[in-house]
Amino acid sequence: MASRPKATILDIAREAGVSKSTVSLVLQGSGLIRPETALKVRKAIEDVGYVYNRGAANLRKAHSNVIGMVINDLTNPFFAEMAVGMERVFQSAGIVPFIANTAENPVRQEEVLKSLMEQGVAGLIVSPARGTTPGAFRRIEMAGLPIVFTMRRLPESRIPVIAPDNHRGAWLATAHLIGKGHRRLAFFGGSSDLVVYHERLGGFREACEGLGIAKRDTLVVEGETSRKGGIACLETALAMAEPPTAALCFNDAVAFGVMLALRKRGLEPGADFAVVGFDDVIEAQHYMPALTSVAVDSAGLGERAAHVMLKMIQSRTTRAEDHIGAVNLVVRDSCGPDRRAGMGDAA
Amino acid sequence: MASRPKATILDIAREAGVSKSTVSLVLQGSGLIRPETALKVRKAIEDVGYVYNRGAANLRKAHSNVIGMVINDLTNPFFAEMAVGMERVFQSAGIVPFIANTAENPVRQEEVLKSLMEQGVAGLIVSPARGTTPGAFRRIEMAGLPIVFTMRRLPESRIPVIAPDNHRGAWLATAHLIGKGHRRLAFFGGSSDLVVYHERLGGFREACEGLGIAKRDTLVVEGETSRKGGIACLETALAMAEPPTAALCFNDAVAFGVMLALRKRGLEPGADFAVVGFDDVIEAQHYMPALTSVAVDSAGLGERAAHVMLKMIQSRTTRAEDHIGAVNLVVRDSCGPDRRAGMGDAA
DNA sequence: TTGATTTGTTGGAACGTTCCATTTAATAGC
DNA sequence: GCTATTAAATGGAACGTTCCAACAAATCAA
Repeated sequence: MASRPKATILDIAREAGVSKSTVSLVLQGSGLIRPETALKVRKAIEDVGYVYNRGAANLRKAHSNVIGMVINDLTNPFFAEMAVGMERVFQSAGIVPFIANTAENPVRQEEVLKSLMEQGVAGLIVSPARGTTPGAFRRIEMAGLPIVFTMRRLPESRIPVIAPDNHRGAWLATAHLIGKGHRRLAFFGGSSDLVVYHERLGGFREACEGLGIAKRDTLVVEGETSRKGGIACLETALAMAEPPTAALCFNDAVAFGVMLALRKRGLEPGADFAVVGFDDVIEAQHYMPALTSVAVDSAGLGERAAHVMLKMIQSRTTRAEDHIGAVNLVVRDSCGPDRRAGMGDAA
Repeated sequence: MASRPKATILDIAREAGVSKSTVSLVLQGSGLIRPETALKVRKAIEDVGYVYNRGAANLRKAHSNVIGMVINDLTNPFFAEMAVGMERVFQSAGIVPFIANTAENPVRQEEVLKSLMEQGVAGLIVSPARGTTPGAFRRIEMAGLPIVFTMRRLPESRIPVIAPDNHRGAWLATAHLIGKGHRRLAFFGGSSDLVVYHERLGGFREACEGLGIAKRDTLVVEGETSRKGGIACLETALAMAEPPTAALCFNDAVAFGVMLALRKRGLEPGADFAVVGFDDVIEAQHYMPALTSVAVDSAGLGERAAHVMLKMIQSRTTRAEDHIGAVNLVVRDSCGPDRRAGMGDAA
């Protein structure tokens, strides 16, 4: 029960009959040590049940092999996919990502960032929580710690961002709806304190304008970026005098909510009301009807972010280029049968 | 660009005109320091952009405020929910959970555990990867580090487990199917190298036996615990001479796959073939048809695990009681309309 | 043989904290 | 004015590692 005092490098040295320096060298896989000596040491390590103290080590060499990954909503499968993409590239670089969830809470985020920094991470990949204040990352920048944002950017920040082409994605989706003959369009979900929101809404607006939809035939309903939010948005929209017949949703979760609410009202998603999602999470293709959505290649973005981070660490810089990932509209069944059958506007 | 050398406690001491010990005391929120002095120190900390070095601190006091959470599949929303539950309780205890994903890969798991230990975590909550060898946690036990398993247990291990009542859950679900009049039943997905698998399969078997289903009218198909696995299971089953008419699936992902495959064959889940899932992830209620599933209260299990861990850390023990969480069958539409309408066997 | 080089190994200082024992300053009791 | 007590601040050793400079033993060149 009472765990005896932890073994240190000195205990191993004694056990193996060498000096602590030799043990240290073995631990680092130095080629300077005679193979038989190394073997002896490794055996001692095994026997004693030694565990390396990275904290102590970092005290001297000051660069760790862990990077922090701060995510605003672990529950959204989209982020889980992205995390998996990152892990792939980090693993092969011998660095270990620790994930922390902020649950969209800036205070929690502050704590988590602090903790990660204290732990001595080599870098930070962050998808900032909603309502993050502009100054929230000042400390980190001051410390010269490499940091990149994914998915979301902060209003006026010089921190590099890896994100999909939100504007274009929204434009494509909106054009698709208009091409289907819809004339009264809505944009559902999200809130204006997110830069992404403005990007997506911007694409929506531009498509409407460019393709001849009057501003007054256009409805924007802010809301939570969840199923619940989607349900609320639809209720609001259908309560209008001249309700829209189609909606571009801030993300897939909102779209699922909208479809759910439609069903509950006896309306058939696709036939009675067209809906497009954003992100194209795996579930999208499995829903009934399958959801037309803007695919953003989450795993790819994750990999990209990881690569950028690796570069920054290597070149010990804190700057990097933004990276805007290609998007593409995946047409499925949630916008009704294609009236212009065969024209196929999927990319 | 070139970040100047990190500030230490001594830099702050100089800046504030006090000794390093005083700074240390302030950092720990000791009441021994005169408020004005503390203020001066705190100001210096802010000015200099100091970041606390927890590694150095742990060198002396040897108990950190981080615990590691090792999860076998972050992509499964079930685990994300559980993680969220844990975070809730840890947050209020001032301890920070770092999550690491093993992607069901024992080698990866080994690395991740090693890394976490080296980092000096105070404890470990693990959902072991499939194929974990019995000895995988020996090192950790030797080190006297508190560890608890969630969801999965290892064959002969004395490590405490927090998990749902798999046997009973499977029994309930199977009884439900039999009650619906099904006489040829299948158990889909999962693999026999998992203890959970045997627990759930055991519940299935016991219900069949107890409720008069002959063993030869029973089909067991192992498979991946994913949508893909579910699809494969159904294909296999329908290729049999006398295929089953209902299936209990290892988890919801498998069930979703089965429903998908049914559709693809022109069969209607619920009407033509009954399916029950396990875990009751949020998606279950949103599918068409909504999936009947065994609810396990993932967030609750997460909270429970976190509490147990907290206790273990406080009482510096490495033992704890297992905890088997209550389950309950949530009846929805994936098993067809209830022929005995009104009897309602949902809990 | 001597000195130079190579191959393995080693002691000691340093890293940034905590904590104990101690000192200094302020206050109280008489 | 003196000691006793309390409050506030401090110096130094310790924690477990790395890394440099140094050393010992073996090999080589002459």
